[in-house]
This record gives sequence, C-alpha cells and structure tokens, in this order.
Amino acid sequence: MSSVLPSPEPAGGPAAVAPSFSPLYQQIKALITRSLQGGEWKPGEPIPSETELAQRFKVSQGTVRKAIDELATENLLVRRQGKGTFVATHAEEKVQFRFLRLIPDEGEAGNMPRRFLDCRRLRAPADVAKALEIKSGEPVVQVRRLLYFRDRPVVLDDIWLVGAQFKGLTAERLSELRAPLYRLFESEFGVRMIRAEEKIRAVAASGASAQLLEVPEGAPLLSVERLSYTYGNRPVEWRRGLYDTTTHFYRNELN
Amino acid sequence: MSSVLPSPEPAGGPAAVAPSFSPLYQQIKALITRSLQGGEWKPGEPIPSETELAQRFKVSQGTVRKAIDELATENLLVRRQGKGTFVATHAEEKVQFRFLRLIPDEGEAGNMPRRFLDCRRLRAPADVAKALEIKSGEPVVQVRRLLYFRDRPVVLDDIWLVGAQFKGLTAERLSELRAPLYRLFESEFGVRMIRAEEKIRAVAASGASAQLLEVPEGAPLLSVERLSYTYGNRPVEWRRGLYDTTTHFYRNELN
DNA sequence: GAGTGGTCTAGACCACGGC
DNA sequence: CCGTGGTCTAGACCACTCG
Repeated sequence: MSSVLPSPEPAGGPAAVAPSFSPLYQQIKALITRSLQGGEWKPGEPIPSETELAQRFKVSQGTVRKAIDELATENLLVRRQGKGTFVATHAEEKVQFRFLRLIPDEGEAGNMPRRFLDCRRLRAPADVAKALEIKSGEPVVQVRRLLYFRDRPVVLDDIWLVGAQFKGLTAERLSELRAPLYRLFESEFGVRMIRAEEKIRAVAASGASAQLLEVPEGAPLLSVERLSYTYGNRPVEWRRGLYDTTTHFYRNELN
Repeated sequence: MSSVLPSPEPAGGPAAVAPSFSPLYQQIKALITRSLQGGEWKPGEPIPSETELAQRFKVSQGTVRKAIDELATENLLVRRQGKGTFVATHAEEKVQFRFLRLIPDEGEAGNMPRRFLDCRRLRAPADVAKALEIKSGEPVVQVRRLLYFRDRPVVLDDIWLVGAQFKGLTAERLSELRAPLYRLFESEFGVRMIRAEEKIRAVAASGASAQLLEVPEGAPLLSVERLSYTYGNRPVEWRRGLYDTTTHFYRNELN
C-alpha cells in the first residue's frame, strides 16, 4: 500500500505539473516496461504469470492486471487466455503490416513484393537529424526501396535510421532479406517500433520519383512522413513514403 | 451472476461464430448504450453514479465500472473524477475538432472560418446511397462549404447526409450558424457522430475545385472521404474533403 | 488436472469537486 | 462535509490451453 517502489513518476515524460501522486499500477507498469526495455523478456516470449509478478512486486494480482491491461492496449504485450502474456513482436502474420495503411481498391491487402534501391551510411542532414533528435552530422543509414502491387510500383520509401542502433545494416543484408523490415530491426538490432506519427500531404511527382513510380511528372502522389518510436519514446526511424493512390488508398479510423 | 439480462450478444455486430457466452459487463454495456441511444441521458448530462447503476442492474459496482470504462475509451462517455460520468458531446472546446486532422505547418490549429456554398435536398446518387446504406433515390441533403485559414481557402467539403435524419436542414439555418456542424447535428437533429472511417488519396485539382480553392488546375490535393457513424454503427454522413496541403498537413498517429 | 488469463464480488480507502 | 470517480485488495469461480 505504501510506496515501496522506485520511480514514482508515471510513464510518458515529464508532465507540466508534477503529479505528486502515482497509482501503484502505474509504478508496476513502469517496472514492467523497464524489463521489456532491458530485454529481460524477448519479443515473442511469455512474461511471468500475473500471480508470479504480483508476488515479485508485493502487490495484489488485480493491480498487476491493470498494469498489464494498459501495456496490452498499447500493443507492448499480447494476452492469450489460457496460455499467458507475451511480449509483442513483429514476427507475426497478423501484425506484420501494422503501420502500412495502404489498401488496394480491389483485391487483398496482402504482402507487397519489394526492391531495394540503395543502402548507404552517411552523416545526418539537418532536417533528418532534427526529426531523429540527434546532432546534425551524426551517422545515419539511408535505405530507399520500392513496393510493388501486381508488377506495378506503388510505394517509394526513403528511410533514415539512427546509425548507432543499426551497425551491421548493409545492402547485402537487405538484398537477401525475405522478412519485413521491422522484423529484421527487431531480431537483428533489438529495435522494436512501438508507435509512430505520420504527416500526410498531396504532392506532385518530381522527375526522379515519377520515373521510379512510373507515373507522369507532376502526377499527384501521397507523401507520408513517418517518425517511428521505440521503447522510452525515442525516435529511431524517419521515413518518407510516396504513394501512388490511383489503385490504392490510405485507410484511417477516427475514434 | 446468472444471466438475468436480455441480449446476451456482445456489441459490434454478428460475429463469425456465436460467442455462446457474454460477460456480464458486456451486457451492462449494451444496456447503457441502449439508454444513450434512446436518449434517456442527453449529451452533456451526467449519467447515474456507478453505485446507482449497480443497484439498478443488480450487479456489483466493479462490473458497472468495467462497462463504463469501455464506453469511456470509445468516447461515448466522459469520466470526471469527483463530479460524475457524462454523456460525450461535441459542445466542448476540447473535442470540437475531433475528426479534423488538418494541422497548419505554422501557427495554432484553431478554429477555421467557413463559407457555405450550397445546401440542397435531392435523391441519393448510387454511390452515395451505397456508402450510406440506403436505397438509391432516397432523400439526402447535400452541403458544400469552404474552410479558410488566414483568408485563404484550404478545405472544400462535399457533404451528404441521410435525408430522413436531417429534416429541417436548410441553407438559411446554416448561414446563421456559428457553431461547428457536428454540434448542430447533435443539438438540433439528435445525431451524434461516434466514429468515422476515412479513405485518403492524392488527386489533381479539377477546374471547379481548383477555382474554389484558388490553386492551379492539376495541383495536387488531398482527397479525404469520410464515412461517419452514429449509435448502433449506422452510417449517417458521407463527405469528401479536398485539402490544399501546401501550408497544412494531415496528422495521424499509429499505435 | 494444472496453470493461465478473464470475470465478478465486496469492501476499504484515496483524490477530487462542490456545497 | 458529502458524493463522485479512482485505486487496491482478497478471494471465488469461469473459460481456455495443453499435457
């Protein structure tokens, strides 16, 4: 009942006013998050049962439950009745394309074949550095690729990754890759994408983009800038996608 | 404990396989939803306290609580500690523009002045009828309007409403309107928008749209088709917005 | 059958808002 | 001060999964 636990601050960064009071389950939530971040339980693995965690943290099972509830709605954990609670992973069919909202007008939203254009290590330009919250000039990895639908290019992605976290990422590594990118990031580099923010605009296809996407110059394209965050609200990927929306649309739900 | 309550189905439409078991709190949730739908409690008003509802439904307070929790996360109810639980309403500054995701590159996302172009009653074209799940030819109301930012047109909206639910909606009524549209819909027609789905594309400005938005013909515009639902998952509004995204962007969060 | 998460209860106490 | 929602507990039972 008393606050035996460290870090009385609730998750989500420093608030405008210190809350001066933090519910127990928020503290538990922070502790579990820390274990996830520290890799005590790996993606796909089960975490200890609710009763076990309750004993470890010296709180009731209901309190642990509420903490896990929130982490589950934030997609950090996945509950499976009768089996246990598991660390969320990109290595699952169902959540494979959690962040790709592009749907074809006709047909299924299945896997899209892809072609990598380049993969280079370089120093971060000012705008990229600012988005990724690193210093201008620090190392980054740039990846460019195309996604196809029925043999037609539909998406041109320009991806920038924080260099420090993606040491061994090379063009060779990508060319032999069959899994989704985020799966690779998770399994090879221990970087799990938690959430993302997107800024969407309509733009006119420039010469290079038009050629790659096989559309006339000046054709309207959807520009989707995405900033992806990992544990601890740290941005690790900034990408800009150009979508040809003549046969696809971007789907969004408002609640 | 025993299922004294009617309608054992959980909310959310017919499932692929009948659940054959419905938690009590889901049944309570359905009952509360029905009261909301039936207008027992009006938008902005408080609903009975948790203990009171617990007595009425002959369940424990915790069970009512869980039902209300879900309705609150679905934005049907709003909890206010120390005061009570209230029916959500569009008549609040904070939730005023819940569905408008357009953000200016610079400056605040404040209110956008607007100008109504027309408001007509007519028979639903096939595509509109299909989206609104009514018969082709049934009455609908069409509203067209412009939204401005710093004296420049930014959004051109083409709105279609199910005629049966918006009987007294006229151009005069709109011209003297100062509140947001959804506020009017709620207070005058008893239609509250609960959730919406959007399909987003990049399109080229056609002659008429280009003129109204004061952009060159062929300029890239964001096309945002929105289908809005009210209680019971019934679609009541279909709109198509054309956004000029040279000084604004569409913001989205992925979780 | 044993172990997991899921539901439900009853009761205690805390934080907040308003009279 | 009281009534509201918010937290926490302890214990019971149910539904699901797997050996």
